[in-house]
Amino acid sequence: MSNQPGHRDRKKAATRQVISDVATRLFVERGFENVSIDEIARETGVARKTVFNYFPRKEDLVFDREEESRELVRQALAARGGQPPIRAFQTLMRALLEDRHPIFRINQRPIRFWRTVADSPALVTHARKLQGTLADDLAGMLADAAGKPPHDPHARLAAAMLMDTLVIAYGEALRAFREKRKPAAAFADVMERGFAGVNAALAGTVYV
Amino acid sequence: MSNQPGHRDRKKAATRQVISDVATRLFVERGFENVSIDEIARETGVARKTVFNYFPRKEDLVFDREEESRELVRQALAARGGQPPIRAFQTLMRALLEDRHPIFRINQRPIRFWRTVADSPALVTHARKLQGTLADDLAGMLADAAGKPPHDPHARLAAAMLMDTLVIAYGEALRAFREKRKPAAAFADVMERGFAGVNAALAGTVYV
DNA sequence: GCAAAACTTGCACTGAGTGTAACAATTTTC
DNA sequence: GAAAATTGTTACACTCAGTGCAAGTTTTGC
Repeated sequence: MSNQPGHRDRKKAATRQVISDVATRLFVERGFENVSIDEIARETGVARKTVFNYFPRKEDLVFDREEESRELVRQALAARGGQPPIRAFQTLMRALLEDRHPIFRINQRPIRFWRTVADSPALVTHARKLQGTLADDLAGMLADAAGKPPHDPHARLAAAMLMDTLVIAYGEALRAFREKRKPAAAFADVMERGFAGVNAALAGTVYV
Repeated sequence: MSNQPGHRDRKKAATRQVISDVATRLFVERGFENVSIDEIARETGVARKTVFNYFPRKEDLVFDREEESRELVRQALAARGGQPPIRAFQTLMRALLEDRHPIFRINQRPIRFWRTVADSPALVTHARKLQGTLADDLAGMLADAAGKPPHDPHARLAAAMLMDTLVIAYGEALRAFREKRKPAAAFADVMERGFAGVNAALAGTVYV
């Protein structure tokens, strides 16, 4: 009655998914602040505490896929050959855009999602926090790849600028989509400017 | 029994200051999360609700001087003559550093302050949120000065990169101070790299 | 001095998040 | 295939941030 993942793990994954789905639906319908955890638990048919077991904070019900992007970057930096780390990162991002990777996918789904986020101060703040920790992680990876200490200010500067670039490029692509312009072109314009800026800022260092 | 500011306003300012001082002391002593609003109110000799009247969120007890920097930038952009906005901004920042303006002052005080912040997840998040809104404001001012719409992605990119630059430069200056290196030199190094990056990213636009 | 305006306070409430211990389901072991 | 050990779920009681409201005080303008 059980295979590799085990009956228990399948149930856990299912429960987690149901809670997340119910929560997302309610948030989109009525806004993040107007839905309580109690309500999500009731609607899911599960105890309040169980919701907290899976999602320690309310915001985690909305954002629970940071790890994906982190892993993508980690792998690209590991397999970069002799290339300087920032080059490798930029190559990866251009490839993801070129290949229409889901992470940069633009359609009605992310539009609705990000509108829900934008409508909630708490979620905007949390998105910024995530951007910050991603930038910190990226800085650590860049520094590590270059054999520098983890707090190296050049790595931090590069990482922060790269994250800004991607976030703003993505936001602009969403806007382009809404305004019936070409999202990929809008994305690429901001991205290439940002990358040029980072390369100029880091000129002469080991990073570029 | 009252002069220009009025008896009432002086009392208000005084109360506000006492609350803020008590809170800061307790936070530095025992950490942000280990001090409740109840305790601050009790120690200040004021009602819990009064604390919230002055400081709507707990975090506001720690950060309540964003407006200063915003005003500084606003004035510099208003009085920039024919200079492109980003140039004006960079000139202002170089001048503030050169003149040892309090906003960039480095000594034991800000060191202790930022260590307290760094020790509290909630405060780190809030600091990031403040950086984000400051970047948004700056983007708006830059766009406005250049006669562009407020959401112009180039303005947003420039503003975000400039804010990163200053935040990282300041952090590095604090670190330099702790390690007995020259803070101003450390600050200037990061700042000039960041500025060069922004100028390269925005090359050919009206902003630079 | 008096009335209006502004500030403080107490009180009752909502909702997020935590700790704990009892209970139920699953997995492991023999 | 049943007993034992592990792991997840639940109920319960609690802390603390933050809000809304109405009553009480203080300050101010006249």
